[in-house]
Amino acid sequence: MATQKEVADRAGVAPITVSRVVNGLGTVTEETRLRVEAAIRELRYYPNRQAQALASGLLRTIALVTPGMSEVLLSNNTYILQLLSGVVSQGRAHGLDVLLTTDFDHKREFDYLRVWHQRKVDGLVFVGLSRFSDQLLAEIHQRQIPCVSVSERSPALSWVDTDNLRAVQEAIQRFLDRGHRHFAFIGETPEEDFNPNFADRLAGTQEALENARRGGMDVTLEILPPVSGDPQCNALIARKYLSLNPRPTAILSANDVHALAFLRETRKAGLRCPRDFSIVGFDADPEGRLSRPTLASFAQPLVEMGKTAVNTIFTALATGQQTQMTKVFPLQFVNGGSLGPVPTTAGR
Amino acid sequence: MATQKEVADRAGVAPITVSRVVNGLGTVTEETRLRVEAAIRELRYYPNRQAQALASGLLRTIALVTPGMSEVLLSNNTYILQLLSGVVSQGRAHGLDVLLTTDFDHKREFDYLRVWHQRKVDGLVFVGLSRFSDQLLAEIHQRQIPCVSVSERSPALSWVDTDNLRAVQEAIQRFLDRGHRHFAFIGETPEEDFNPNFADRLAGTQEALENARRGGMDVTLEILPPVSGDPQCNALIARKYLSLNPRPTAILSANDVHALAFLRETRKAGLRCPRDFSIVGFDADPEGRLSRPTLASFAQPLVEMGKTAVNTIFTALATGQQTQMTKVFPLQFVNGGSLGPVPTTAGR
DNA sequence: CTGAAAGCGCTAACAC
DNA sequence: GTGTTAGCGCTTTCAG
Repeated sequence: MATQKEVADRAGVAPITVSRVVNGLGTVTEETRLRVEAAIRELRYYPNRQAQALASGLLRTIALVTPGMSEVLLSNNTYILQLLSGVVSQGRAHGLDVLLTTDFDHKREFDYLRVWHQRKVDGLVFVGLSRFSDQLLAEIHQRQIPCVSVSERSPALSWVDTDNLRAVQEAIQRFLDRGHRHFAFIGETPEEDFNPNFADRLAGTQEALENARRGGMDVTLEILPPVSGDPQCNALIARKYLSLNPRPTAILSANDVHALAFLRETRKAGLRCPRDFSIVGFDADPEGRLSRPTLASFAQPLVEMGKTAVNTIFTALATGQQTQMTKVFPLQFVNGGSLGPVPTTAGR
Repeated sequence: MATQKEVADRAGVAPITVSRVVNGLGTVTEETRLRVEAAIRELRYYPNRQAQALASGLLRTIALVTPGMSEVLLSNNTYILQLLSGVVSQGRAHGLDVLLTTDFDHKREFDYLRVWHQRKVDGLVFVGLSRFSDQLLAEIHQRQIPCVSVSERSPALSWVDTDNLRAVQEAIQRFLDRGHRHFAFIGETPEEDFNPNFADRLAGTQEALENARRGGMDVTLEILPPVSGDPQCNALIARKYLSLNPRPTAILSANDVHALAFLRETRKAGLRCPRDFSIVGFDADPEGRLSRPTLASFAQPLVEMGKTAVNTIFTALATGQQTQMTKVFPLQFVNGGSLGPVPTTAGR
């Protein structure tokens, strides 16, 4: 491992001159620069980032921190992968490497700031962190820790989020335009399992329908629990749906996985989509493009969100200024065969 | 940010004593240890890993290095996610953090060892690196860089891989038992796009059928290109398959994605599985569990492989000894409705 | 434009 | 059992 000093000796200069060449700072004669660069090449010298970091305070690494992601969840989660993709790619663009931190130990409280405290990273991107404790916020603020939250709008932090409310409004409008009046929402309620995206989508649904009601429409809304991995429960969902009166013909699912599961289970019960009901999901899961019918959904610009988060951290690092950045990304409607007109025999 | 010295002052000891308590090395009186631990808690002291690393040589970070993963690929790749899951979880178990390095810049050669050279990590897990250049191997060997290759069996490195050959043999046997004699393999040939897994699976198929032939069986094998994202090409695949004589009834797909695409395309052409043909894939993609028919496949123990890779690196780090570790993991057959008896009207 | 000295926070080796 | 000294490889500050 060649060191700065070895390069300096070979080039016949002082270590600090090598540092200047490497970092492009200060002033160096064209001639000495070339000599140093030659020595760097010959010795295959890489600056030692640890030493650099210790002296300068900047490590050029950021962390993607996602708590509560068990092994299983992580295994089948294109959400985190897409986000990661954006974070890693934009990180490289700025010369930042990405450390991935997840919480596999649910026994004790997850230490969201650990890698920062240990000086392993310069900044943090939080994902899937549903609520920031006051203590956490206080520490972030006090120590001026550069970080961005994804999906959770904390008034005290920089964040990126999607416009779930507007997307839900759009979905409801499309349903209403097609004659649907009886709605169902599939997803855990915030009380059961708090997920900021789900919560926004449910709240938006309730609000949009309330508006429709005020506009004189006779609409209804039922909340259905999501289909789980348990086959026994699944059969119950279809039965529960069939028992509703009036039976919802417009179904909004908190995500595509739930929607696809619902399609499967109701098909077993003899129902057909969109003949008997219409359904729209969220996340534009690639699976939904392959299902029959294809699943109408909303795509999240996760890669872009990851990039924006990294840019914010990079700027904070480069300028030393911490300014709050907040950005709401629109969700993009993806049409599919699962969205059709209200059945003429509605409520049969 | 509390430093070791501050903790030492508060506890009324020398910095090195704090170091001893933190690392559990050397000998410290119960009493002083308690005093130091109290000071650590009060000051919320975290050891600075950079400084630790600079002094001791160990950073407690490893990298998962995957070249040639474009943004798009990374976005929909449960393979890398499962592996990552195992690597991160086992890393945490050993107190190691994981840095994710991928190559987004195809213009210049990817520097697989960069993060090691920069002293950002202690060891490396290579994934999807199809061939190790002699230069790379020489450098790894010369500098004693702790690393493990996933899926690529390099004679000079530690590696973990799956037993593709045996899995293919098993699949062929299952086909033969059900009366199938005419085979097709779906996948890029090694010349088109080298992928060690695909290459092994194709080679194994050819070998197993050669054996069957020597045993007096009249078997045939065709190689079909995989269905791509392009709808036009896709239609061609079905036509190409239909034109084969004898038409293969036993299809082995290099992976499940290709298999599911083939199912879709042939269905459009009026073919039904397993009425008209049987198919077995690889990877046990969750999608295959939801398709109709469900897709018979082979599951890879990716999480386990990731953990084994980490264990190997950890051992090398802990002992300072580099011994070659090689481990072949069995693939687990996952049955599905897509594997049935040979059609009675075979070759109609 | 270049260099010398000091120090980032920690641990190795050796004393006491 | 505990402390002292030196140094990991780099950058900062200040001289020249």
